[in-house]
Amino acid sequence: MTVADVARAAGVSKATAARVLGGYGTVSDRVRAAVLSAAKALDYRPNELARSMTTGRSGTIGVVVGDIENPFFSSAVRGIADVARLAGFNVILTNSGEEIAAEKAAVKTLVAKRVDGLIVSPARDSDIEHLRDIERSGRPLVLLDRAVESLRVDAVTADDFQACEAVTRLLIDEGHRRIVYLTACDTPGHRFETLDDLYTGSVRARVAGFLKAGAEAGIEAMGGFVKLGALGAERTRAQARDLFEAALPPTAIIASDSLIALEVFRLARELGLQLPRDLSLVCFHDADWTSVTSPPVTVIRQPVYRIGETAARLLIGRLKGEGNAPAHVVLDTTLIARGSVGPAPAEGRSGARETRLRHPV
Amino acid sequence: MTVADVARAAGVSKATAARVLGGYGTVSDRVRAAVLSAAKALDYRPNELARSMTTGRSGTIGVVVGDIENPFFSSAVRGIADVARLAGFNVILTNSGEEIAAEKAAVKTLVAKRVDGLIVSPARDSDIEHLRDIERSGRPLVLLDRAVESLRVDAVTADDFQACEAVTRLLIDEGHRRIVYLTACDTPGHRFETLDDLYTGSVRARVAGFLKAGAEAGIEAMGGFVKLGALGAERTRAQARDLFEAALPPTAIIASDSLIALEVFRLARELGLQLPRDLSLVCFHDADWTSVTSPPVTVIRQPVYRIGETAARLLIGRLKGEGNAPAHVVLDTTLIARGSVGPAPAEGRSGARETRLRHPV
DNA sequence: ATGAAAGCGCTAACAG
DNA sequence: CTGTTAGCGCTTTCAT
Repeated sequence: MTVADVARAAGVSKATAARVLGGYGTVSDRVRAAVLSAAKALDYRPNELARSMTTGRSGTIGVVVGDIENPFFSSAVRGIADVARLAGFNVILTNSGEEIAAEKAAVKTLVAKRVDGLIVSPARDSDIEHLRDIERSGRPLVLLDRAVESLRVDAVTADDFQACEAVTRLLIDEGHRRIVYLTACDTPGHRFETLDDLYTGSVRARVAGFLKAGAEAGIEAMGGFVKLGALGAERTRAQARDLFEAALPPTAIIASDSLIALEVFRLARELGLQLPRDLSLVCFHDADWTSVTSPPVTVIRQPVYRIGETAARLLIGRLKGEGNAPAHVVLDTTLIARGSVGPAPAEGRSGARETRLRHPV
Repeated sequence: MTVADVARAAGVSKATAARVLGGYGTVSDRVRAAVLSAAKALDYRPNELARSMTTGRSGTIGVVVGDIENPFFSSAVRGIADVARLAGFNVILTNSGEEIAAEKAAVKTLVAKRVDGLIVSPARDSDIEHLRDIERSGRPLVLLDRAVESLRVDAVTADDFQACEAVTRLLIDEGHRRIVYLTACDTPGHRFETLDDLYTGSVRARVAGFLKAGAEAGIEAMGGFVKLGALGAERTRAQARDLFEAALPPTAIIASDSLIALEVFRLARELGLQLPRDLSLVCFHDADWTSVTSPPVTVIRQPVYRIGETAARLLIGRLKGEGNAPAHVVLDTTLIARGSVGPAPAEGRSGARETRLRHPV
């Protein structure tokens, strides 16, 4: 059933029927009623595709996240979805799996589908031609959780630098000297050399804070404690195992997300390590489970739902024609001290530690 | 840049350019090369909207889930998204928040956007006219996790009846007599009367199993132990508190999802209840955190990623023209015994229990 | 306030 | 193999 059918049934022109059905222009009440009842009788359903074709607007925003299964993104997406719905927009969600090729493909089809704007958490900020393409296509883009300095677009992130600097300092104050920052981010050589190797903005900011706190405390070679490649449970577990089995294992670990923290927690327990006696653990993202473990896990709470909300609001603002300069919104984090952080174990107990490691419970 | 522009630049007709750009029909290699290079030079980008308009296919499947933030759905959505991507489909994801009005609106816009097919987890199977509308629109529909008997469409669920019957029996065998099934599902009167009051298929199946196991063990008034309305952390907590503070508190709780189990676990701990000594807990869905608590939580593992995968596969099969009769695929569950289930406490210790409750740690 | 006609960018016959 | 011609269903001037 098309506008033409309804028009015919109502005895008016196609244009008039379209005005009623599309809710634009002006129509007399009598005609409106006639068209509406004809539409109902014929079970008319508008074709948004045709509408979008002519108007150029689709009422849809495209979202590309790294991993829908990561509660961090679930929560952010929920924030986006809620704001979008209230503003009358739909959301096309795509998952890049943190793979740049998938991200590029997703952006391409989203633009081809003529979404009105995009929200993307870029998998790597070294490879952003496809993001520039979005700009070129004239659509607004908002970066989610990961800023890319070389892109003049809106971005919403947490204050990663400050958060990580503060938590690192906290650990240092507790006497820790071997503090590991463990992230899914990776480099070609699988080891951390310089900040520029880190290809996601959030992690780079955090590691910068991590290094700064270390430097200020006079800890040498802090960079050697940045561990990479903890992507997926398997690899995270392998990384954690390497850490625990090292000659000088870390006394504290900062997990870059809750999935990593979960694996670290799990393995630590399997190996019989007691938190926080043998190991202090801090987790970026206040995932729900972190409050029910024993001990509960100290976390850096990021306002992740609000990050999503804000990104969506910014995007929709632009869609409605707000022409402000691109803004990088930085939201504050909160350190929630729970119990997985304690003083560093005295050196010399490492012998006993070794024993425990060899006879896991 | 449109096909016409490219055609002009390449010195061919619009149709020929379209054939190259759209990848259909036959073109000579020489012409193809010319068109392609013209397209590249002009930075041509196809308009999927226009394409969909004429072909009637959008290459998109619409998904409506109850709550993206629920790890159950995140995982299922991931399964859907992965299969869809491999088959060259996009996914428009919408969140109903378990509200029927939002679900209806979502379905309407999805159909208006001419998605090729839909995957829906219906919020309530008493209200399904909008789902019938999908059928009427000629698009295939697959039900996710919640079957609706009166709808002749594909559905993919776990074997909820069997799973819940088995776990209830297990608890009964452990000596439990006051076993609560706690769900987000609700009725107008907020109390369970009959199976027909339960408006989601999965919960109804589970409660049926629950009742059957109870009846077989000769437990009276098993229906009185079905507790409703645990939707969201707040209300779940309130429900759990009521349960714990009752004159005869349950000795075992079956949580209908991991969000509910989390709140129950949290509150039980706050009240100083020891699992499984004072309370046995079983959770539907093997959420990641259930394995790291103390004790870890016994769960019914549903193959949730596969539920999503299977739903997507079924849908795409229909899209490719497979015309089998509608199938209800039922996937097996696994009981993962972890440690939160133990023998029922001996009656008479309830006095001590009361004391503990009044002086929570 | 209403109608006629053009056109969005593409695909799909149909010729040649 | 290539070009011509019609639309898809809607919105949008421009008249009336």
